[in-house]
Amino acid sequence: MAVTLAEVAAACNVSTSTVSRALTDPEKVNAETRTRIERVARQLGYAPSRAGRSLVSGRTDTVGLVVPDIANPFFPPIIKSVQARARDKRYAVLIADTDEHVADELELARGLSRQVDGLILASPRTAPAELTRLAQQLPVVFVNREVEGAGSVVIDENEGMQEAVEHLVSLGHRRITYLAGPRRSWSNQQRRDALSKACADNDVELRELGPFEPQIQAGMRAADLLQSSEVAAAIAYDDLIALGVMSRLTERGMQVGREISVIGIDDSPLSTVTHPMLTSIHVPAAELGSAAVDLLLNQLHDDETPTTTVKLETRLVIRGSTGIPPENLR
Amino acid sequence: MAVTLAEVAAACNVSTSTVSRALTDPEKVNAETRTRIERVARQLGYAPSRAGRSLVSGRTDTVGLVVPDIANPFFPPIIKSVQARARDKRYAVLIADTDEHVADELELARGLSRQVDGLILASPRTAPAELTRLAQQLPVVFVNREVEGAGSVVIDENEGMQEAVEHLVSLGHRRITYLAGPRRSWSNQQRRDALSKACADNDVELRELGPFEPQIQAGMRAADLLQSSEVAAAIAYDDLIALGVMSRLTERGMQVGREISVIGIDDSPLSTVTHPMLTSIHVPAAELGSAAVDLLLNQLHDDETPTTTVKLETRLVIRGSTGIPPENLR
DNA sequence: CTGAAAGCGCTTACAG
DNA sequence: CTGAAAGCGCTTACAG
Repeated sequence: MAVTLAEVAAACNVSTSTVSRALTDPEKVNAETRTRIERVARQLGYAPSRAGRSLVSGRTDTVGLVVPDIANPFFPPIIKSVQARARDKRYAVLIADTDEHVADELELARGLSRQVDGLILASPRTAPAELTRLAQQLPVVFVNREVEGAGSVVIDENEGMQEAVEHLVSLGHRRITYLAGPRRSWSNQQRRDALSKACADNDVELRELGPFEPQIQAGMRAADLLQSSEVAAAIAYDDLIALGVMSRLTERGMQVGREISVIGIDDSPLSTVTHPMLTSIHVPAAELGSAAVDLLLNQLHDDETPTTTVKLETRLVIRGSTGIPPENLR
Repeated sequence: MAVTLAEVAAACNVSTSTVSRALTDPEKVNAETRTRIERVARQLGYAPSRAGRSLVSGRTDTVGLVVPDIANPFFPPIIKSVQARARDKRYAVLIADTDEHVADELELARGLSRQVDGLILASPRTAPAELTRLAQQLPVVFVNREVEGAGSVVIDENEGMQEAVEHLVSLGHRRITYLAGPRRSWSNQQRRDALSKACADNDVELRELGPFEPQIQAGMRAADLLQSSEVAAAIAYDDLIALGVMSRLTERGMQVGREISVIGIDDSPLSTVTHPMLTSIHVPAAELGSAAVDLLLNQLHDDETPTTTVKLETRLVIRGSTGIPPENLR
């Protein structure tokens, strides 16, 4: 077994109380004693038992993170920044992946809730009332979704959408198809609303196809639907769908960026792998994660439930997948 | 606070011992009492405190997983399968991402070691002696690396490499360039050796460029080096490098699959996003993860340190990025 | 089959 | 500034 407080105490000829204090609240201990204890503790390789500490403190120093799909490139940067920030603050991170199964989301969150001080749910799809109830049971912060009675960190897609529509309009497009994300996705609604507004402002006709799951395969399906329509510009719910569209269209001999323009959302690293590269609305994923941790830790330490919503800006990153539409489709 | 054993006991008019037994070792309790306790526990929403249980059992029911880079699409499937298998066995998973910083690897592993029963290290780059020492301190299973004195799950790249080289030879290639991975990477050595052997067997000339980090950007750098060489076939250390190569070559106007053939390793979902799609050596990522969990849990329960090495097969998946070389480069 | 008691490793009032 | 004692929530021999 590992070295215990008692062993350190014995080696120092002091009580466990003193060792405990020396290590957690150094002020309260005589400087000499403290140095001696610190030295011995180091020599023995002492590390406090999480279980012991947790039992008395009631805290776990761990936060839980629930994501829909680690394999979706949108989430790794968020996970990374959550971990980095949590680590800075001496918290461990327990991760659960729902594999896009909405039904498991709440169950996984509840499962984690026994072992963590607070929870971060990224892009949850569970019904709002359930989320509000969850947030009443323990500190929870939502990423990519606003929930009544809980803190959240969301994206303001308006700016990016406005830029995207203006960009297409400046190229000569007058019609845009939205390739919708999952029906019950909160951010799908946000994105659709933002796009809808931007189109109205710019006098652009908006159509819609979908819903599509945020996966490359679904994008390929979208491509075929898109090709049989009369629209030369598409904005997809996310990069994966956009990439699937591009891949499939290219395979079918179309020139993306010339015959058809495609815009994604997320600006994931993948946007630069394809040829042409994908024009995409940039989402500050890393900030999403660290802001969520900050919000959660505030809540843990202040012991109140702030319903703050942090909003992060988006902007368009123009690459090769958008261009002037063919004559007949202007 | 949450409901405790004592509260359940009080509500049932029995001792905490009995409640504890009823819930963990039902055989030992009178059937009627047990049912009553179970019902009350459920009504009260009782869930055992991990800390309390952990303190007496000495176990945490948690395993740690250290990966070099969650954002590398090779790892998410492994993480997912580790989580799924661990969850089946009632273990939680604590994840740490080293961000490709070799120096942090051991530190993160040691940090986790206080809070877990065992550790899985995926594609570690730390020196062998250190890894062996770590494995002496707690149960550890290595993925993608063989370590003396510890269990590991690795890939046998021979089969896939052999197929890859034969495939290129059958198309008419006589020269292949290996785009090497990180210098100290164990699997880079394995892959190079397998390729080297396959080339010798097939009388193919082997060249090498690199090392390259497993990232798309590095692949773009590789592309430029490759283009100025006289070789029409490249096998990359992984898909990311291969994708970077393709992206950059396409951008520079070359026809991948005709003027130059590119093969990746991992067969990640990205292989199908590009055009042409990437020919790649398939690695059974999901099995890598679940086999690692199985090995680790065996070790935890048997309390011995098996040095078993599980080897998983690879095979070539042919797509559009490989083809007949130009006349002058056969 | 059940209960009282000890103990896992720690922290924290309470005395001194 | 330091120590003895109680207690966090649980499990597990030990009696009965």
